[in-house]
Amino acid sequence: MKKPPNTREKLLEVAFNLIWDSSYGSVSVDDICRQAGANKGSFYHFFPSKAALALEAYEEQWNRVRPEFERIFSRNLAPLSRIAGWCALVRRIQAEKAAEYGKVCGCAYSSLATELATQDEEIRSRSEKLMSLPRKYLEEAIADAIEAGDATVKEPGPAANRAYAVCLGMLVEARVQNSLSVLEDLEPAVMEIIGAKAFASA
Amino acid sequence: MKKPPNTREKLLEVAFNLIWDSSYGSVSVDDICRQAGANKGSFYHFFPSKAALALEAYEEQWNRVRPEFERIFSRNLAPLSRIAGWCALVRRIQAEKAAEYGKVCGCAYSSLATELATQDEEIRSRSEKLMSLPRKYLEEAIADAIEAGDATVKEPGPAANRAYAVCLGMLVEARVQNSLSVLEDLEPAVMEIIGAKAFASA
DNA sequence: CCCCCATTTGACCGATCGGTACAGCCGGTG
DNA sequence: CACCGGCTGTACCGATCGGTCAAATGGGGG
Repeated sequence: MKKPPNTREKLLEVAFNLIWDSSYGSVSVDDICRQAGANKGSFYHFFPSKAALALEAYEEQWNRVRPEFERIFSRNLAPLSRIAGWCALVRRIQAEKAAEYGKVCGCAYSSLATELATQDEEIRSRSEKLMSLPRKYLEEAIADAIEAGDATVKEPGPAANRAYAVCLGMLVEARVQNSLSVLEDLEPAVMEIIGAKAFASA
Repeated sequence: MKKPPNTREKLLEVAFNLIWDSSYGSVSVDDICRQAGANKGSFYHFFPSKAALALEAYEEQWNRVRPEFERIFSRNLAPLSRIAGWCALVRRIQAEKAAEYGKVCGCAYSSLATELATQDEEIRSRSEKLMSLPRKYLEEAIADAIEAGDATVKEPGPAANRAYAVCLGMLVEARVQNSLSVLEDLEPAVMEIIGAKAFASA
């Protein structure tokens, strides 16, 4: 066991949550240090810059969620169940975060990426990569659904893109409207996009 | 005729473009003044704060685009043509802005709204209102398409929401990927969402 | 002609920004 | 015990932030 996985990990976690709550630009290094109970000296001992911390925090966060994706998209499950599980996961994460922070926060990755895409090329490209990962799971599930005869759409790639885009868009609206109700239509919309047979009007 | 519609309007225009290019947080009042050829004193003579300027700039910009929406969504046009025209408008605006600034900038409104939604309640609610306006046009066109028998979807409201969400999501991806190619699937995706008959596989 | 008032000018403010310097602390190792 | 290197604590840096202010400007109306 590692005894001191403390300050560094705390900084990563606090940074991710603070930036998700508000925005990269409006969260200061001092804010992060204060809430993490760390000193600035420690901060810059572990991370070369605020941008580097943000990057690592977001990648670390993906590693923390990835197991849940693996479980939800397990090929043991029926393809349409995986997709429904993903929709439910998105809604659950939003509901939990909203309960914790008091406001609907939307997609952490797309918020950071949108804010910095035109200013910091490294953050842009790393964010692009991170945001492409969930789509892969989705595409696989859709391909399996097609093969199983559960979806009428022809090409899994474009269908996954559309389903992912509708999810991103709804998350933007959820944040802007500060309301979870937009997400009620997420699963029906996704199911309709892929031409799901059993779920179409569930 | 008003002779001096100069400084104030210039500030509004420059502010909108700079914030769209990068982000609210990373554009300073000095930046805006510099590029508008104005002094800080003039800035604060016309606007009480940076946030107030941003708000007014974004509403002013909508007023500038609104006539184009009126034309595109004119009820003289066939419903599906209106929707196709809207998709083309979105792509044209993105292409023009990308040509001008050198980077794909996505949706100005959703970027600003996402960045500030959890921090400034007035900007959040005004942005929510602004972002609801295009959806109204869309909904009307879809309703007309249903009535004309050109669309198989049942309810125009939810269909407009989905179409709008897919557009928002694709614009986020376009910005993050710094590529216009994502938007090639915008019209097909929208047409499929509303169950358009003539355009389904165009 | 002169006054008036909207506008302009540029210096200035305190706060805060991201980042640095460096002295100490502390547990492990010889 | 001495030393060492990872981590902490804190004072500090120049730059820049959003915002203020008072004096100058200048064109239109009496």
